[in-house]
Amino acid sequence: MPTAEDAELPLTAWTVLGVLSFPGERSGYDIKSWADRSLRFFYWSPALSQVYRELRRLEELGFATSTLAPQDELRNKRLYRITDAGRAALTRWAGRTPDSPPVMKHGVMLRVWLGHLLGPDELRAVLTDHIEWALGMARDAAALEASAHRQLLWPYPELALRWSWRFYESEAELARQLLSDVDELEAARGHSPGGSET
Amino acid sequence: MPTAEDAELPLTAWTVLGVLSFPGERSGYDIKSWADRSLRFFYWSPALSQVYRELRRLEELGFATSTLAPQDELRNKRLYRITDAGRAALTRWAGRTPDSPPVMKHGVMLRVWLGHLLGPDELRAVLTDHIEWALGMARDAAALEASAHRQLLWPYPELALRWSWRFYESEAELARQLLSDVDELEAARGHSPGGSET
DNA sequence: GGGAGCATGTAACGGGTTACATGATTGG
DNA sequence: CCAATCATGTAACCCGTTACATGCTCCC
Repeated sequence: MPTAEDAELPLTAWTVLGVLSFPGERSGYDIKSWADRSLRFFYWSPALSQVYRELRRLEELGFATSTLAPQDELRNKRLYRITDAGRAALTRWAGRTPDSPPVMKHGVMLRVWLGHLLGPDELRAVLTDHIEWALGMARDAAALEASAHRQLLWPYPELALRWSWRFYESEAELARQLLSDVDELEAARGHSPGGSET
Repeated sequence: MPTAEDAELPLTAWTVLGVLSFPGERSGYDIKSWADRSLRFFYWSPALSQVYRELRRLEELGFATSTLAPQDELRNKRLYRITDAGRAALTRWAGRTPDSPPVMKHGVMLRVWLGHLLGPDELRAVLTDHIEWALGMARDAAALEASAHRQLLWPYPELALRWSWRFYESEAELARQLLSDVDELEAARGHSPGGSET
């Protein structure tokens, strides 16, 4: 029997359990859809196979239970729900200040950092693409927040979405500032120092 | 013989090769120190054992060469340097727009999203801790940029550091906004709508 | 008829971590 | 004398992904 009482679990496990903490029963597939729809803005969405694995583990730990819901003769759908022990453990986890900081792997900044290898135009292209992407994410998050708001759904997930669109807008703004830093650098480097306009 | 010509490599491999793209020779230990010092602001710093593994792979691919520098009878130090092929591959990689977006695993936002489990004070504590942390990161990045600037070191890494402190300041600002969103939510929820002060 | 969505699961693999093992040098 | 830093590397393990396997229903 696996150890109960405050196991050390990867963030993904808490994420899956977190989805289950909202009222109702869900299949693994449902959970993955949820994550893809709204969680992905601030948490890397795990692969479906990983979701299934975490669900099995949560059940072993007694943090969730599942029931088999036969829909046809052949098909089975396993529906999970959180247990009291699961909710208690999740609540304790959520109340703890994160032990590890947000994980970042920023491919764009890695490229900027390697700017000495690129021509200024290539670097600018990477940055403008990134701005496009960030603005698209901001729009998606804003649209989702708006629809959540209209439906008066869960208030905290809505706050998280509001944070998300602000985050991606600010990501775009930071990239714009970087772009102008790059321009300045190139200007200072190209012709003798003294030019002040773009 | 491993496949040359534009291998698909994890970001970490390009990161390690990236460190080698700056003039000079370096040991695995050196590379890890570099990453911990400055790269960590925008790229999750890999474990030392992983750095060594990537170095071996880069050498197999012909992207780096190493020489053994005996310092004493017993101790050996392996110094790596980038090859022309490695520089060419890295340059091609850097010029490509990232295929995958920045990876984010934001434990704090996960907790906000689960706000229904927490009392408002616990949630606020998580957020204020996060603000502290972000401001600390901003300070560290700014200090590093200042020292890099004084020494007139590499301009692009300096730009990356400038981006970094702006990023962490903006992370703090976003958390402050969230904090006031939480206050508003609690106010609307606690006593009948109409109260406006804290 | 075919593709998209619903639904679950296994197998193989790779990425990455921690713990372990070893040992020298430098500075408080 | 002890801790920190320099220095390299192995082994065990876990996290997580992709590819594979299967099959239904709904809609175009």
